[in-house]
Amino acid sequence: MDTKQSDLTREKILHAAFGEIHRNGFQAASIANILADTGLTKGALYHYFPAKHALGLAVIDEVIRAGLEEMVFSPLREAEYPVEELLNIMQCKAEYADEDTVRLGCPLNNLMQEMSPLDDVFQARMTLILKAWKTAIFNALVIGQRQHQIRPDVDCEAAALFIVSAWEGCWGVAKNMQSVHAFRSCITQLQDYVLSLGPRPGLEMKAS
Amino acid sequence: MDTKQSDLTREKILHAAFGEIHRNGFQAASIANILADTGLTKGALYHYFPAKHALGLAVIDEVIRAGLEEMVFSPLREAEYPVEELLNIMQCKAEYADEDTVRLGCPLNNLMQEMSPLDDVFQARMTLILKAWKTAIFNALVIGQRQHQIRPDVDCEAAALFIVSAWEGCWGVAKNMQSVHAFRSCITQLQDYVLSLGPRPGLEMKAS
DNA sequence: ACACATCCATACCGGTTGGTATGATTCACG
DNA sequence: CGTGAATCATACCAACCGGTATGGATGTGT
Repeated sequence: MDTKQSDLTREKILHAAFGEIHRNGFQAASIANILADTGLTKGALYHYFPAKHALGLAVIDEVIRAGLEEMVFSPLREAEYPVEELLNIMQCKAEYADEDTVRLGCPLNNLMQEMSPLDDVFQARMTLILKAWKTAIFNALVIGQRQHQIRPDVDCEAAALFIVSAWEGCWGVAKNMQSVHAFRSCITQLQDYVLSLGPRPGLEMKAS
Repeated sequence: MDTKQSDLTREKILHAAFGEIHRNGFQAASIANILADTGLTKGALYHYFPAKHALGLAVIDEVIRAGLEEMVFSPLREAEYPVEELLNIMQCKAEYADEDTVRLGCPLNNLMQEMSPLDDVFQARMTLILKAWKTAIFNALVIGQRQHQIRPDVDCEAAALFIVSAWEGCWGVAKNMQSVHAFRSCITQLQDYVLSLGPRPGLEMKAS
């Protein structure tokens, strides 16, 4: 009960910090706003986090990374036909995206663009996530090759990195244009790109 | 001589502001730093720009937009074979990119990710650039269709937007990974995507 | 040569920022 | 029951921010 209570307030701070950072970016994220959202005060926050910097890192690791792990990496790892799962994940994101989602953009992408040239620790931490992402897609593509859904001559390494890039890019332009339509259009094109890695144009994908 | 001198200091402020914003983002861009770079003082800056906000807009219009116009839009508009020109522009950017270029990322993309959800005027101004960009590529693709370099069934509207998205996405991940190699790899994949819009896989592109 | 506008430097201001020092309250444990 | 550690609130601070008011210097038109 004791540790539960303390962990709960820590989580509350973490969650509010994530929201503030998602809305305003890390540098513009106001400690005061985070505390106002939680109803707590500075004493609480600086009890759990030594500085704003550490709070940011905790958000990256325990919110962003964890969320991505659950929503993308894990499903890709455990899927029987991971290429289809990849397309499926894109489809889900495209369908469930609403005005606010698009307006705020991808939390990881936002932080990367803002912080990577300014702070090496942030940069390293986020690059780790990026590489995990790329690896997850890479594995999916390689398995896809074994299942004859991806052509053998495809450079899965480069393709995986490009898919991550394009994925973040789709978020980026949709965010600026504030258009869910643009987002879905872009995701569809990205799906088409993945399909273009398959054998002879326009055939279905079912397994061996 | 008079107007020349005043315009010169205005340009100097504009250039320094662009640099500061490119490095730190708009919100974190310090007026003091901009002035330190130019050797001027606040009196000068606030003589030419009523507020930081207006300075930011001027940077977007007179530096970013103008630069893009000269380096991308105009060449695409005037090229005889615009699809090849598009591939060529990508190639140039990939080859000339160095550590610093990649580290700081695309100025427009940086600003979009930071400011579009925070300021409607910024957002509108940048969306205009984005649409001009998309239109430039769209026209290139349509002409490419007429020249049998792009398949007739390709949705040029969607493809153009996707190319812009992926382009910015390549900048984004390369920026975070701080890797010119990753950037070039992504651009190559993007070029392959454009080529995949052409007739029957892997054939050359020369005209009719 | 006088008046006036342009151009820019200096000094200053209110507000916000992240961070800290201190103290009150509560809880775990002997 | 009491003692020390964990948990959080309050008050405060120096630094920095964008912005303004004022004034001096320079040139320009008449």
